[in-house]
Amino acid sequence: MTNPRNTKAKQAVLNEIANSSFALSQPELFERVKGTCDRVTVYRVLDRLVTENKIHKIVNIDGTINYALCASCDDSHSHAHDHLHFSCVTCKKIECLEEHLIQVKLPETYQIKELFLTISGICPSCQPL
Amino acid sequence: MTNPRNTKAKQAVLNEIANSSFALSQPELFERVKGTCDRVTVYRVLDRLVTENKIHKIVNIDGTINYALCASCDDSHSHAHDHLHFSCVTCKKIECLEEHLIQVKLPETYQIKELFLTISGICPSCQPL
DNA sequence: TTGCAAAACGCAACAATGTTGCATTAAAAA
DNA sequence: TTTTTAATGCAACATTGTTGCGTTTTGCAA
Ligand SMILES: [Mn+2]
Ligand SMILES: [Mn+2]
Ligand SMILES: [Zn+2]
Ligand SMILES: [Zn+2]
Repeated sequence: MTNPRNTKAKQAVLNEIANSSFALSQPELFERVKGTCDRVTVYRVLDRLVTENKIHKIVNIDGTINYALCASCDDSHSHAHDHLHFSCVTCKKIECLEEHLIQVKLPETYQIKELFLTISGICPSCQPL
Repeated sequence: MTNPRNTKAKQAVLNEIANSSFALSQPELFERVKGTCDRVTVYRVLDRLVTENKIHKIVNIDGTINYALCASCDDSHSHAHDHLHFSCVTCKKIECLEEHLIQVKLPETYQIKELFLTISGICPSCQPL
């Protein structure tokens, strides 16, 4: 990969991710950009955006992969994903809680690379009165 | 569902999970019990074992679902999964670290149900000397 | 031990999600 | 504008998971 190009498909997908308050899956994204590009292109665009540190993957508690903007890692020098995710059992939406960091201690025999913490529960919007 | 039955397929699958030091996926389990039962049966057995609190699901960082014994929740009265999982980037194995619990604080507007924490990195067995 | 109800199974068919190869198109540099 | 090649479309395939239905097997009771 030399110079990444700014294509219509890439713009459309990134735009949907940027304007969403929660993380979106490939099927959801394809539905939203339908007509703009092919199904396969969405997969390839997502891979590229992840490589370029524009977005990051979030695996939900059921195994579905969702994508969200990299908010705190626009500056390409520090790219850490030690924040927390919240997955609502009611509306099924998953969101980044960037302000909540995680700290874990393990024995020296483990070499830690990345943390994935997702909390399932009921989000503020879905709270019963 | 009234009385669960103890079938050959169920025994075989549970046996593989019990004797493994790391969590296994449906494809891995089917490979190991091949000849004993059908592919679909493995799915159904796994669902039943989860319902019966014999095993629990672990979603790996790539979205694949793995299954491990419920060690600390044999006693059916308390069934909490607030422990931590370690996923090795080298050998791809995922294991439960039952002794490491997680504590998180969130605003009152969030109602927490369950925690899913997976750490990716290099496990003790895969450490370069 | 035998008979019975239904839990569990096998198999085929289908659905969803993700991947690959290759000819064609289009972005951006020259 | 021309040229290079990154990116796309499309078809074909692979993997993972689901559903329906007729058949088998388990556990219980007679
Ligand atoms: Mn995030
Ligand atoms: Mn576990
Ligand atoms: Zn919600
Ligand atoms: Zn390892």
